[in-house]
Amino acid sequence: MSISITFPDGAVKQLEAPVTGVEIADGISSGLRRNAVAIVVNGESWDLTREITSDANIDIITRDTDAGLDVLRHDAAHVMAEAVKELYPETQVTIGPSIENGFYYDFAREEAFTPEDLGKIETRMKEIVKRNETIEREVWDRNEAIEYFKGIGELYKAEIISDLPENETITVYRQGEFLDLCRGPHLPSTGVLRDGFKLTKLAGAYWRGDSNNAQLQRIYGTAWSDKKQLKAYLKRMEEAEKRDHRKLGKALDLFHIQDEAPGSVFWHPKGWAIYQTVQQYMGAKQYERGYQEIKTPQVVDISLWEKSGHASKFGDDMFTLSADDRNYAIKPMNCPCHVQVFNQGLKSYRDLPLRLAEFGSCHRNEMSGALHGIMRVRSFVQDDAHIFCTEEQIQEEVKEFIDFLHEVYTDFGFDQVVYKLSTRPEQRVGSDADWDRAEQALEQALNENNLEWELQPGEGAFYGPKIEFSLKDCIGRLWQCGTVQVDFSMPGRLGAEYIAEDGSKQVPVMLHRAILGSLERFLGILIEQHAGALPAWLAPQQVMVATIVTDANDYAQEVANALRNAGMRADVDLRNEKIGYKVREHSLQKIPAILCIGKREAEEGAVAVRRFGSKQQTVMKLEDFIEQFHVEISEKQVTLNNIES
RNA sequence: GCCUGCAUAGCUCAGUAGGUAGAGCAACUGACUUGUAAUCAGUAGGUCGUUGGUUCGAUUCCGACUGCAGGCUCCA
Repeated sequence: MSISITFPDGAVKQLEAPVTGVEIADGISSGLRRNAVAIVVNGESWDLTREITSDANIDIITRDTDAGLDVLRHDAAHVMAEAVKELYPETQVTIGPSIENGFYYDFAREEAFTPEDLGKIETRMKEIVKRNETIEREVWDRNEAIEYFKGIGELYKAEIISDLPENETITVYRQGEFLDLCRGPHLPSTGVLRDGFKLTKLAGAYWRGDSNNAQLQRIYGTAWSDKKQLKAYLKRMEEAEKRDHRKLGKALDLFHIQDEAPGSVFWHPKGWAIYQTVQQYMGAKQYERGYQEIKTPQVVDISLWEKSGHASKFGDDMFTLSADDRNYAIKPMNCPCHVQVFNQGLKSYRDLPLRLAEFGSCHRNEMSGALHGIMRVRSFVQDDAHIFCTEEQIQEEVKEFIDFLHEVYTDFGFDQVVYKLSTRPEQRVGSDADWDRAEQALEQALNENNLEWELQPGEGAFYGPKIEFSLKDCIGRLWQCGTVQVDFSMPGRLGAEYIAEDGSKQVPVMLHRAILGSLERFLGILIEQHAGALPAWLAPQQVMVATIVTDANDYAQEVANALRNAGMRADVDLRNEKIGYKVREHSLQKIPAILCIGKREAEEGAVAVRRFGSKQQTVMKLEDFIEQFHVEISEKQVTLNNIES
């Protein structure tokens, strides 16, 4: 019987049924056959070897596409599981998906895998690839599958099958002696995986992501279409790790963290200079946008946290202390304090929206395992603000806020932001009608700003929905920085009210919002984004004046003074060292501009300018440099092309 | 908090199959007055994270603790 196969370009071919993806690919070119890993049949991903028996729209997936890599990575996970079962038969397999850049598989085994085991497993994986075992798809009866996996001691697999919806087709993939429950698609044989993979790390992971469950051993790997791609990836990671804010923080003498204060930062002069520049910038921007800055107490009686609901929900993560028979908590957040400020005096609807901002120092006793450099700490400062408004004002305020956030991120050189909308969780306060309106307001604000966003159902806070704005660190991990959250709960709990137009008392809506999130985290990301070479406006040392001979000392000092009088952060290096030595040192410190001063410059009132990232120097009048550099600073010019990563 | 790993000089790291440790850079001293990514010579610097145990002897082996790293969970 002949069937019509429609290709992505619309071309139609009549083929004898049944026909497989392999045969179709082969019919087009041998190259396509070599690079094919799966086939999309009527929108569904299929194995290349699965028989197509009726008319179909098809699209062949090749190994170098995202979809193709996904298949390869998923297969790599299966090959790893096969290798582990061969080497350590007592191990139970659970799940093994493909992920960004690679794959993992979670195993249950009494004995812990060692880093040396990874090498053994990888070697065995290569053998399995070499064996080129055929991978076959089999459709099983549900109960038969459960019994089979129970029978071979794979209790986790049996549990997965039991939990699958009744109508789901149970497919099992067989490669050599190894069988695994899987939806597919998979490669025709293990040989197609080739050698572009590597096992990277061992980790613990809870069964089904629940910390009450057993902890499994997860092995991570990375997989690519070929060895060359793999090497390129490993090289990229190696380069990226050089920008790690913890390394740069030490190398550039910005901050340190020590045992006695885990999760708290000791800021050094240069790091603090950046910190203050950022904070002052934010303060000025907030003022422009109608925020009023306040400051609230650090240590507050526990009763306020009980009223706000934080003590019962987050009590374990709060630092508490007692004095004079009273119990206090070091504030873990600023919101309840801001409500106290709102509550002073009688508020009118005419006062709304009221925007109260604070660079609020907060302390949270985060779990030790959660700490990470200066990105996740126990002591941090939020660029926090709370907007007290009416429900009708929510959408406009949120829209306005998103615009504000973009302006700030652009100034700092960030153009890639990940947006997530988190909606109502199971446990929540407020009526469904309230939630409907709030979620809609956030969604519309996102859409009106033409943003691509991701929905996180059930991830909202108990008091209201929120939008999260995340930035990426140097190795691609996402860190939430900005946020805007609607709160139906706290104003009421803490007695916030305003007099409405009709004279009645009303409870305002409260929007929690932050753009940087925490100054600490934001600086960490900022350092990584620029690989430590901050744009001139943010650089802790903007200009270094370096002398070539001691005869030029007086003039060099004059130059430095002139720069400082022009509001620039300038230092002078009069040390008795060769200019090459000084240039090297200050270049390693990534100072944006080095001004070299020798006899010639001193005589001519000039400076020899060497910009970071350039090997050339330009001699110009001091006034000209000051004018030019001033423009660069005031315009917050970002020169990402200067990064040597 | 959980799993795995790590902790040696200011920094980056080597080392000891158990006999109290070494390099480069930095620091200090001296010489060199220098033209754009390391001038030369010398000096000094460590209870080998803390704490128990095994041992004649522990930085090395074992345990506990603390911290860090990568994950997991959490993130008001």
